[in-house]
Amino acid sequence: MSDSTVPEQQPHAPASGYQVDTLSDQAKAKPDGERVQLAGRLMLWRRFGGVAFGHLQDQSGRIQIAVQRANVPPERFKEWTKGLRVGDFVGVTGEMWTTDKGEKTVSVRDLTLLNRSMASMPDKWKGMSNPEARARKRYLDLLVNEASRQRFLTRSALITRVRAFLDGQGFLEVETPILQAAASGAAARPFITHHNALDEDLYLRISPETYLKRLVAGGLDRVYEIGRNFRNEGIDTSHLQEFTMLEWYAAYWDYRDNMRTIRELFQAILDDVIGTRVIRYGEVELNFDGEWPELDYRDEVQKSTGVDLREVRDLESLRAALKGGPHAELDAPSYAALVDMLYKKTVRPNLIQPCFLVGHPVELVPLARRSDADPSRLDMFQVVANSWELVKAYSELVDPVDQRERLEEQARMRSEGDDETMMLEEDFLEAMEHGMPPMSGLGLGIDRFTALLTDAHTLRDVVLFPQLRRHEGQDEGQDEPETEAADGESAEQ
RNA sequence: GCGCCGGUAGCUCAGCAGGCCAGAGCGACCGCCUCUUAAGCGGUAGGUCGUGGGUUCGAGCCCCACCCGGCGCACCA
Repeated sequence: MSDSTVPEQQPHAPASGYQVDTLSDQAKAKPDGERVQLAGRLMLWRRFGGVAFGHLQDQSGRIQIAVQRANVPPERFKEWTKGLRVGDFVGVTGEMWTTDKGEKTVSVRDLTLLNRSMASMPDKWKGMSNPEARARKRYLDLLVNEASRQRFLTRSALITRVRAFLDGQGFLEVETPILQAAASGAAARPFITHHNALDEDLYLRISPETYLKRLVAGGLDRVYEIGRNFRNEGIDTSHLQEFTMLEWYAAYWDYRDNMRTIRELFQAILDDVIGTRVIRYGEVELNFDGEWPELDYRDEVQKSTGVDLREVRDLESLRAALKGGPHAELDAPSYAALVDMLYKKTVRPNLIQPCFLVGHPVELVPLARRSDADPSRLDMFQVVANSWELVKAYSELVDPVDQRERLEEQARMRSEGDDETMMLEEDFLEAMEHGMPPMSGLGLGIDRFTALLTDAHTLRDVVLFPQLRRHEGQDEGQDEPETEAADGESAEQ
């Protein structure tokens, strides 16, 4: 490090004065000769005898910089050209200049090394492609893989747009507990943890649903939450154990209001964030424009299996109906689970273009309202595209008597071996007994939606730090939780 | 959980008929070059070939176990 050509690091160099987030957008628009001051990361460095070219990168993109012998103090030239390496953070002051090759470039007059990079960057041409490395070292992936960087910028823009849309419709953003006494609001296996101070086992939420409904019961007529849910299930390209869900509830709305609203929201995001309503996803084009087709759940199951769920209403009959048919191998511990399996095996794989799926059997969702016209079905819909369930929504059940019966049925199914049932929450039922307005709620999987819009084929690519198995010797969990809980770590907020 | 594929230098990869097989490109380091766009040229360093066993005169290569990952299946949004 005693090499005299290495510029001294200047840790106290003023951080202000440099424009950040403006490299590609603004600097390149300035006329030649105009003074600019920029900070960023050196991502490429080509030295010649009397000139050096490099790329300076910040959040907004890249711009070329050049250090020319004729334009800098003679005693600095060697230091500024030989002393830098790819990965260094530099601040530069210079003038806009257009090279012979026509590229807008900052001709450097002054340069400050803001911090050094000690480890080398990934291959400048091939980048970093190993999926494990990209996830574990996301900071490198973001620096060298433009597609990845764009995906996360899109994700943020999408969420910002969601908030603007809902805020504009009188919704209130709220936060509800992640640690819950009963895992409810969806059918999934929960993560279990332990609360030391209360000495109680708690569940990480699988859904915020019943808490958001309590808020509507409390007079907050339109609420939404964007947050993490946790489901202790398998990993694959469309499932993560920790995933982000948008969920909203609106008093005096029914599921039809939500069908209209979600389509408007999707189209607003496509217009404002993506710029087109017809997106390419792998080999297919997904068309979100105009009205979306409406498919009836029981019609679709009948078409693909021959079983009419309007007639076949209990587990034994359904098993009997399947016997001898092409789907005889399918079985599940409850009627609802078996119906769901039929749909997922035989119907959903064919739902590629965006559509509304409506008319689900009443047994499927214990928190949804029965249809007045046909009590065997729910006032419910899903939005499916690319065979992914993006949205689930329904008119909410607000009748405490019906609700209690349906949750007790869930408990019975659980005792008979269906471990993906909803737990009974006495507190929630009590809230309903005090009275809830008619309402409709909706859930949207943000990760999946982002993946579709950014042509990502696994959810891991739209989550900054997806969960991976710990490497040997890496960040071992702390022992002695009692000590930690006991001392003053609990921040007084 | 099961099946298939993979793990070799910081990154991207080659080497697999077991014996000149420890290699390339980029990056890093040293030198030359005033218009590069994966710049060019010359030189240097860098790897217990995922881990542990086994077979063999000899293992990156074959066998076994394990670890980590990818894809598919199963379960779930």
